[in-house]
Amino acid sequence: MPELPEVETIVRMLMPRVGGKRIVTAELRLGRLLLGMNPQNFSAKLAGQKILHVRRRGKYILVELENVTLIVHLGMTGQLTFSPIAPEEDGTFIRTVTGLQKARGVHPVDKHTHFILHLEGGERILFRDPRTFGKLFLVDGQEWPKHPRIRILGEEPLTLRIPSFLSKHYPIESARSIKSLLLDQTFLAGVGNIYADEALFRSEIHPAQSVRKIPERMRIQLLKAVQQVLTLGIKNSGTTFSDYRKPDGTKGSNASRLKVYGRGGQPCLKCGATLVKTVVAQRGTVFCPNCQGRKPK
DNA sequence: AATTCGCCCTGTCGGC
DNA sequence: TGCCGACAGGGCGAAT
Repeated sequence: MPELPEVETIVRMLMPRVGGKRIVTAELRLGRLLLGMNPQNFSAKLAGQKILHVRRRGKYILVELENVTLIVHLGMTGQLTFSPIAPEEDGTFIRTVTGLQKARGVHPVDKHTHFILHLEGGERILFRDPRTFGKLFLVDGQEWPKHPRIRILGEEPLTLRIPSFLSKHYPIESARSIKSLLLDQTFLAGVGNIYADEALFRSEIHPAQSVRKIPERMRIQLLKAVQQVLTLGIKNSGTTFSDYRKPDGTKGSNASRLKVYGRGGQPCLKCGATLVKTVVAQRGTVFCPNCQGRKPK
């Protein structure tokens, strides 16, 4: 599922490729992905607009245009990819300088391709999302920080200053689980299930541990661990488990670096104990019962 | 007021 | 082989 590192990777690859280019037409093929306006108005507002910047806020992709900002959330299975230029595409194969090659990971327009930005020069940006949990919406001008979905977001984990963040934002009295707090986008924006489990493992905190029972020293360790796992994820251009792809259609390489996510029943890489798969905060959760003891030290 | 629950959705997988 | 239920889960609105 696309979390901060995956979205950051997409934004970093998208910007140099499409920045400065103009949208010719916007083709919305599945209207229910669009929030807050009808598809006709949506396409009309996008047509003719030049792409000024592509940014990230939490797990949202912000495409800043001349008069509006297009906001994309990839949900569970969303992909944002460059498409081969139309005449060179024949579905399964793409034409390259060396001839026809199988289009590995690059999907042609198919039944899961719900939104297409046609750019000047024939290039396209394809939004593909099999489970359709993704969302599209538009905000006037540069007003995107005021949109309700964006306004409620908490701090960016990679730029926060840990001591002041902890003193100002940590809900020190709360009895909720630490994992549910990490997943709470109004606390930290961009952490999802994969990186929450990884950060908890790295800081040796049980995912069900109550927020109020974690001493300050451990809270600092946890936030540092969050930053470390996110940074590593970006360095490896994201975690591909099933659907996530970079804009060029290739997979991120971070999955092989994960210590716990997806490894339930396998040995802990620190101590050899069998990793436990359970449910915490309504999410599948993997942790080491030995390394991540419930009692804070 | 804080937290949890149910729902949206479809591809994949295990069991029979 | 094929059917069917379980599962994956981000985020929102309803329920507790």
